[in-house]
Amino acid sequence: MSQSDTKTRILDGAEQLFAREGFHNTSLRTLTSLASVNLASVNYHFGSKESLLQAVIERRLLPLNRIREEKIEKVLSAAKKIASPPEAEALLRAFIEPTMEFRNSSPGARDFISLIGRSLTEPDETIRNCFMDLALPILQVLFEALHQALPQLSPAILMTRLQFIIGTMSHVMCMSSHSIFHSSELPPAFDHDALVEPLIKYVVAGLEAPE
Amino acid sequence: MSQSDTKTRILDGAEQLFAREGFHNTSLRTLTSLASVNLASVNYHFGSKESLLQAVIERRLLPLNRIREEKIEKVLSAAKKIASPPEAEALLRAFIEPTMEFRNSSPGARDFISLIGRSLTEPDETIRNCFMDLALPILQVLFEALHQALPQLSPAILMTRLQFIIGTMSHVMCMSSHSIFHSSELPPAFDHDALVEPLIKYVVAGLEAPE
DNA sequence: GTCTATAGATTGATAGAC
DNA sequence: GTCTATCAATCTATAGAC
Repeated sequence: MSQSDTKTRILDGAEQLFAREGFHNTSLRTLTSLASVNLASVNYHFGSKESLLQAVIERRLLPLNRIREEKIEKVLSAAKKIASPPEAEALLRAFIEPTMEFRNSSPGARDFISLIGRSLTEPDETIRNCFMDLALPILQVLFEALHQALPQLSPAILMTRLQFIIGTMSHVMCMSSHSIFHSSELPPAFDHDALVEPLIKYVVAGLEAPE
Repeated sequence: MSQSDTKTRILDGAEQLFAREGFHNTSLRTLTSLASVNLASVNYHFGSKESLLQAVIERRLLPLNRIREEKIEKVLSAAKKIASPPEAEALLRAFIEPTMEFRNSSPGARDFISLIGRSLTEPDETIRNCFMDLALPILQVLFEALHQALPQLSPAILMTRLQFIIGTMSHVMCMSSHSIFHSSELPPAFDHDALVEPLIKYVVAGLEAPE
């Protein structure tokens, strides 16, 4: 088996297990068994379990953030061309839509989205920072862009509401399979595709509420 | 040491550690050491680590849900008296405010709120259900009440938006200490008290957005 | 690069004295 | 009810043969 095969199989398996079972609840034995690689190969290729998590997140998040940033910049430059402020909805759409599209691109991507949605609330700071370090730049870009779109909002309240938006998103991203009301008598069916437009409508309304 | 003392010390310690370190990342040895009780007493009093988690959640969540339900019923009956539908904002306030007030009632309560905020995105279904089983009844009460307040919203979209609201809340509840932008140059200070009103304003606007 | 074997530490749970 | 002592299983990580 070639090196890249082994590395990829480890990354794929880790992505799945970290998302579905949690990082601390996933043992290297379970992982290497699922990935059909040798137990020792994880430490050989990645050095440690934590560095593996870092690699899992980097592999997908860097390309995703590149797409999100491109789309945001496109909205900004289009607005500049007609000398008007950008639309908040267009900016949030540029941020949210690629996430959900990416989620549907493969089963692994689905697990990945669930994993990073969960990383935000991770109590273990080391784990949380694995994700946050890579997410901060794009969030700052989004913050600046939204400030242009809604200059009437104070930076403090804009920041607060952006946090709410991230919270809403990360929750949706985690709910791969389990709706909150899954076991209740209420209408279940937590369909992510059908969720994108309602999600955008919800966060835009919350963001644009009068201060 | 009396039995109830030991039980309480275990519950307090577990609440703190499960919230701050995570359930799987908390060992019984760390817990019993922090609580200054014997290692064996956890299994003696609670049977297992998982049953302990269940007890930790029940101790606080049952009283909190009783308060939330009372406040919701009060809004409903006041509306009934004047023969008008209840206000969505009053209902969400009845749900959210007790949570945040409770959070400030003691350091343990603060950890607890962080713990249940996190439970929703817990990948381990057993753990997630420890919380969900106790949370479902009040969520159904809230759903029914919001349906009276906003009859123009279809049950499906109301349900979806209620999930968004829970997501926003649970994210706020988790952020005891760490703001998303904590390590950035942007204004930090994630003050929960100052967050209640912006949170209510945000979720009400999102909930009442035109369909 | 991949493997076996294992070190060395830690885990949840329990048996049995007091 | 509380303690010590310990079991049996698990864990991450590594050494060394191939």
